[in-house]
Amino acid sequence: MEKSTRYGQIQEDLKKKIQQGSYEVGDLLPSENELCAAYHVTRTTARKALQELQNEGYITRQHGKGSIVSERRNTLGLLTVRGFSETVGHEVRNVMISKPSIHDWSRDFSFSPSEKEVVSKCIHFSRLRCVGTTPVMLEESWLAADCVPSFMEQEFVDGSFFKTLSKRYMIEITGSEQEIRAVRADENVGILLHVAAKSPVLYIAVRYTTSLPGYYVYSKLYCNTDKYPIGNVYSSPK
Amino acid sequence: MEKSTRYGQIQEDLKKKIQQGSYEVGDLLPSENELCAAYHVTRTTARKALQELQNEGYITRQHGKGSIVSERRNTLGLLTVRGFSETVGHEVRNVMISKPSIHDWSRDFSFSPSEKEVVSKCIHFSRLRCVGTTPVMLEESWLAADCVPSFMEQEFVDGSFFKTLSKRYMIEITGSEQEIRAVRADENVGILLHVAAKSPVLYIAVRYTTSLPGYYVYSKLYCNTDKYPIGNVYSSPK
DNA sequence: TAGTGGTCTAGACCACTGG
DNA sequence: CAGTGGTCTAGACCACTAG
Repeated sequence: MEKSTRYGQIQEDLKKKIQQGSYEVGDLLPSENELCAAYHVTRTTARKALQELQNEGYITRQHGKGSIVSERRNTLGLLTVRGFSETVGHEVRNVMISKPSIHDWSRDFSFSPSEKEVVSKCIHFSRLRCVGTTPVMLEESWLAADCVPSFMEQEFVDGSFFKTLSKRYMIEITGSEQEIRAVRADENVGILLHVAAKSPVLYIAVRYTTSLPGYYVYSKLYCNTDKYPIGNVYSSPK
Repeated sequence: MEKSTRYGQIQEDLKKKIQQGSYEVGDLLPSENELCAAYHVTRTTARKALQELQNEGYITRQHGKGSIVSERRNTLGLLTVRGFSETVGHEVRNVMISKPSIHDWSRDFSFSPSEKEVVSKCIHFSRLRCVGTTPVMLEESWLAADCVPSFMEQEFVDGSFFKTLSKRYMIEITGSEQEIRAVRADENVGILLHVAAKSPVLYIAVRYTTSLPGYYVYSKLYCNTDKYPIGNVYSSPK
């Protein structure tokens, strides 16, 4: 199963070492320059290998630090969900279901808030995303209150939450992790999404990473996939 | 919303033109060299812009041809499902439920077979993927029979379908498109996945593109996400 | 401050596509 | 065949991280 490209060989080498346990979760892989020396390639090639490993979810990379071996969650396969706003070709409307309000972190969630976050209260809000007049997605979001002062006193910038984080608080979304399940709609979700209670809906738990270390945004998405499935067009060089 | 990088600006420029209809579905975007000249950048930079557009699903790229504007399906968001075999940290077993056999293309499917394919019969088989003793995924696959002679007379190479395509027929999987839904398990699926009939399961329709133009592999996946959700760890530079 | 990853230049050779 | 995207070299400057 030798890859025919140099970067492919480096990629497979590193992957094997991760799988065999030569690198533990949290460890740093060799830096780009070290890989250049070890494999006698230029940075472009070493870099490409690391980027592919990142795309496959084996590592995350951090500017100024290095390539960090990722935790492998209890999940099947790998996939990527991008922002709802990246969807094109649809008329999307957002309806605020419950305005931002302060709560405690009472969480039955796939991801645990970090130590930094639990000392703060959290802000919660939920929105309904509609294509035309059809509700397609209910999104609940949580974030720690301490990094976003007077969040609740102001409207969102252009109605966009992410744009608000960026423009008003200089917080950028840098990535995400998610878990997807098929679940039964509870009564509330069913009413909002216009489906019968207990019918199947797609559930996505997301943790967005931000430009602030240790600061995350959490979301739960419930999707009615009858009319609009979650989908993509993607092709990856193998 | 100006991007601070050159490739980001080019990327946004092209995206806007696609969204505004300056390029129709199927059109070719400017080639890498043309972008180099137009924006006074090197190929590395022009290339990066096109690669990001590809990752976002706006275009597909074809060696020797160019960057082709993608059809925007009736889907929400964008996501990527990678091969089941890329999952790590699990003991995966595959059980052949129905061995490869010849059929007509009778299709109630998200993707239509291409003209090349309908003139041929198709091969169908289905497999159950288990983690330990827990069935987690039922996979049905279809492919045109004419490109894989004596497919049914031989066992899979290492038990792997993709490896068989690669080693025996020199056909490589180059990418995929998919649609995800939450549906009710029918009786058969329920029995195989050890869930009650009509309980929610994740349904994924996949079309794999191959190194043979116009030749695809189609799959339907049914996943029991109770114990093992579909998930990932991903971070994209924004 | 030294080392890291992020971006970018200016070339090169190759395999693939289409006319 | 000319043009395309895929890979790769050998440099450069920058912003970020951590000691």
